Amino acid sequence: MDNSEIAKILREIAGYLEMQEELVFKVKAYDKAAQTIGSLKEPVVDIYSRGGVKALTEIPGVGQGIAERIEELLKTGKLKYYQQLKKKAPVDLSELLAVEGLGPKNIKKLYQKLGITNLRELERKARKGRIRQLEGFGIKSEQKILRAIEFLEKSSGRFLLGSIISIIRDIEARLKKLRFVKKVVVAGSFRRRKETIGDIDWLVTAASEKDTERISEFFVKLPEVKAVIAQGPTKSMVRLKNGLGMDLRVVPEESYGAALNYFTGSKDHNVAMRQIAIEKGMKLNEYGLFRGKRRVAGKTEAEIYEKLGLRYIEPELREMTGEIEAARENKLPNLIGFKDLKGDLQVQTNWTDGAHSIEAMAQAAVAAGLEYIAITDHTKRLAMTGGLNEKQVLKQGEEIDRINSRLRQGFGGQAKFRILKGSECDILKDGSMDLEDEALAKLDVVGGSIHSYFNLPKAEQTKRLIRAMRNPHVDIIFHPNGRIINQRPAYELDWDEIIKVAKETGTVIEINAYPDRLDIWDELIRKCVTAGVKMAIDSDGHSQHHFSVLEYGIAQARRGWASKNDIINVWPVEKMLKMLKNR
DNA sequence: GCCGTTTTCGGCCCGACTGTTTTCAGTCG
Repeated sequence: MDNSEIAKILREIAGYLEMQEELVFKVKAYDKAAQTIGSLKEPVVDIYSRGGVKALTEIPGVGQGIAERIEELLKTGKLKYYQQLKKKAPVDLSELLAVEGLGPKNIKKLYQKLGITNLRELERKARKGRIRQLEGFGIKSEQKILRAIEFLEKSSGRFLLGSIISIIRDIEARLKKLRFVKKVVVAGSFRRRKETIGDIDWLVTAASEKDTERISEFFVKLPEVKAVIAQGPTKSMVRLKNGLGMDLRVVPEESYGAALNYFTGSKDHNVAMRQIAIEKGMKLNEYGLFRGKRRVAGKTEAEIYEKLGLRYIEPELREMTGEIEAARENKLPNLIGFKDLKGDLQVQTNWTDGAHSIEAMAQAAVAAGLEYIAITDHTKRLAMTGGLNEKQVLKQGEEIDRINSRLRQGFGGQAKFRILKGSECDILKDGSMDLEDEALAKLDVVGGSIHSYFNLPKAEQTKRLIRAMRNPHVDIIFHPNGRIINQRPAYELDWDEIIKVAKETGTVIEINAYPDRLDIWDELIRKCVTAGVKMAIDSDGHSQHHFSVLEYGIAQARRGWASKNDIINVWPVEKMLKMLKNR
């Protein structure tokens, strides 16, 4: 049982308890424990086997009670308490809670009055107009439910890159250890680093021909596998317990590059490649590039591109958005690399809704190889997070000064790492800022964020954001579109207008690296690159572990054709600050 | 149910929006 399964059950318990009008704080306790475990790096199984229940209680938000629940889960794979709760209201909570705007209370009502237990029934009853008849519901809420379901269905079946990357790397490590396996790689949309992944395409080469079946055998017997859909000597397909589908192909060494190219896609990119091959009197397939019967390339991707007269195209660019022409004309961008970031300009701490102190976040950032971070806690309008007012922001600044001077002493007077004073300041409905200008003026980095009124008409929303951009104290617009992948669509904005103003005001646009945000996304990044609008890649980290998400932001930047020159936090801190000042 | 301490129990982030109401429950962040 992995962390995400445990987290899911705890979250459902919280939901069931809330349906039963249990004490709010009990519900919150389960919810919090679910959240912590969901973002925990170390497997709970390992923690438990290391120190039993006592070790579990050291996880923040996990006390004696929940630790024992987890123990039961780990030992028996089941949890009586959970089953009893579920019996009282046998609804598919995870599924129904995923419907935006639907919470435990209404789910309970829908179950009791209409017998709705899952998404399908919810949709059917909504279409029949049954929900609007219920007390507390109306036509609008019925339509809202239908819209939410429609959105869910459109985005279902795909996994967030960030939610599966650890399991994939783990499996990769196990495959690589096998002595009868030579090369292991994940192709497909995973390699192109799409935001969401439909399934995983494994490509391996065998140490010798007689080993291919042993590889498939190992693959279908991975402990994560729930069902084997197909199994053969060169191709196998499985579905994992978490619903993720995985294909495995064992390919000959001499075809490795061709197969990698073929299975990495995108499909349109492949079609264009094959077209070029034909024009040059050759043929390209997953086994190689052929002239007649003679294989002229296939062992590596690089030689295939070369033989086709193209520069090598990075996987992130293979979306058929001009990369072939650029490769032919030697005009491909020099993409930002995965180790190029020097700073992180959006970091939350326990002054608001972050998990750790300023100093702890700084330490984690140092460990992640960064040279600076900006502390950007929420502001007062976001009351739920304990958002800071002007006075508190300034007080936090004094604290940052103290820590910085301690850090300098620690490094023998040399400031190797620096904490910047910042804010994630709410943009109010009219585009004014949640904090007074005098307070904002005292900060190094001000990010503006929209957290309310998502449904304004496009023109009004655009005007609102632009007003914030025109505030001379606002340096960056954080997660500009407000979307949550698979959950909530972006609000409506006129991006041509925004980019125009960003260019004029020098406002930086954020690429929020959080796996379910990735906001802005590839297409908009590309527009910013073209227009010369600068961007920042931020973790939006709420805990010490979150600096690892920067990787997804960098991948997104690469998908948007961004080079180092487009991203301000690849620069050393002084240069970056100077750029913000002089913009 | 967790946490921190005052070691036995009280406090635990809260303000705004939506859609339904006619004064508010549910949801969100």
